[in-house]
Amino acid sequence: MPLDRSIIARLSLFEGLGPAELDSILRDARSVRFAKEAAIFEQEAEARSFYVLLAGHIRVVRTTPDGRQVIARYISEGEIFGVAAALGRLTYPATAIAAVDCVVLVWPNAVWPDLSSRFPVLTAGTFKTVGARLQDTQARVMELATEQVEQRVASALLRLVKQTGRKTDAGIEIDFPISRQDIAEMTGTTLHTVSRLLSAWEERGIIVSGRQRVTITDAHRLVMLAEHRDG
Amino acid sequence: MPLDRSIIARLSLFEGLGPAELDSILRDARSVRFAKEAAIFEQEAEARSFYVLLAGHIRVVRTTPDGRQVIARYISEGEIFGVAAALGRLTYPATAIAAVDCVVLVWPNAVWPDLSSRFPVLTAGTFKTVGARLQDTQARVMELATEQVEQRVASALLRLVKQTGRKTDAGIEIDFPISRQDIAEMTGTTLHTVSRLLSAWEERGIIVSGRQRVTITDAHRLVMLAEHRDG
DNA sequence: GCGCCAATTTGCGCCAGCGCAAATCGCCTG
DNA sequence: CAGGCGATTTGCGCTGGCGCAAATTGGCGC
Repeated sequence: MPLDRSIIARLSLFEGLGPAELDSILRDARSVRFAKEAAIFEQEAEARSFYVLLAGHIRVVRTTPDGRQVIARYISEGEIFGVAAALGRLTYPATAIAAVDCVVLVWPNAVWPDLSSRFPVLTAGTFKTVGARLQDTQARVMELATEQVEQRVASALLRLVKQTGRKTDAGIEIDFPISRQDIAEMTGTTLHTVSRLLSAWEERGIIVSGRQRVTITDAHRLVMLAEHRDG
Repeated sequence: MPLDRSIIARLSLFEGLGPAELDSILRDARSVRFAKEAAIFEQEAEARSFYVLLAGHIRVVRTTPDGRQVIARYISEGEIFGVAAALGRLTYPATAIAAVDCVVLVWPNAVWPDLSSRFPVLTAGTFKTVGARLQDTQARVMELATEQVEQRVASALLRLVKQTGRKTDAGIEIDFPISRQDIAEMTGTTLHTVSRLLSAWEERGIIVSGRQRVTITDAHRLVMLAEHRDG
């Protein structure tokens, strides 16, 4: 049963492609479901496929030789990921884990050169995605190098709500389960420090939070915290 | 006076291209010389060109809104850089400064789509470079997030000697002037701490250093320092 | 060869944030 | 609805490394 082109037609990565072209691209793909906390691919494993996330949220984690983990980024719907091979790598540099139940499209790497040359839009879009990632990553280096923990955590939350925020009556909620530990691994600190910060912010009415859940109620003040050292 | 193809024939970026193709690529380029400490392009400036470094070393620096600087990377001979436009950006994300007198090739951005489609090797090579950079940058995030200052400085020195090391009778020397401040801006610390570390290492015979100059005399012990917390 | 200036070194005090440990809390399961 | 477990909170003490400031050094221009 072939995949319906409607599932990718709306994605910016495939913008400007006609129905026949979309079908042609989909012919090489298959759709796969991953349960929450399942690994889509693992760090160091041979890169055999690249992916597009259709539904869900994915956590990309790198582990150091001594077992410490750092969250490289979260992937949202519509994004292409796992493009290691296109970047000239033989293995995945990180592990991708479904933060919630997910649906992804999978292409075997072998079709990349062909797809890439037949659809320059796709190449350009992938360049753009990778470029944006390089940007983000460098911005994080800047943050880690120059900012205090409080600023970094505030920025991380703001980035998350911007990327995946869902309006609720209390404010904007991060749309998937995220623990203090996760936030610590995004910002280079410990879950203890994150917990203390979130508690203090909750006290001041900037956020409300619970188990694996954070809602920003006063984004403006959080921005102040992220930028300055007041709030 | 047209540029001679021999100046780029040896670069891996242009590997596999024939004489006519090299000439064709060079037709759009011009060669420019930059004096030490001159800026090749500036952060936030409109991205009009992309570059290949023919001779010298370039320091890529990002400045925060409040004026703090972080060295994103050093560019070595043969590398393509300033590819902001190919990545879908309108401005340069950082400032590029000649660490020593440099010679670069410059292409106007306008020719990229054409070159890229005519020479897939070039596209792939650029992908590869950008991918490697993304790798490096993420490795730095890991370091900043999980390692102590001593490890980070040791790793930075090792990366520099690997990239640009020049053998001397005392050991391997970093091939361009680099200050304590520069090292601090690469590792997210202060020149004071870097100075203290280098002094201690010199005491222990691991390096010798002077004004804007560092030579590794015992790389093995530096690797130990970078990995562990002994040495 | 002298003087100037930037780069480097080093001492000292302080504090943000980590490590450790213990207590709670919420959810999910049986 | 009790039990169990992982997530979270919070107290406490310690320290790596920063900020400040002053002294010293090495090289370069004149």
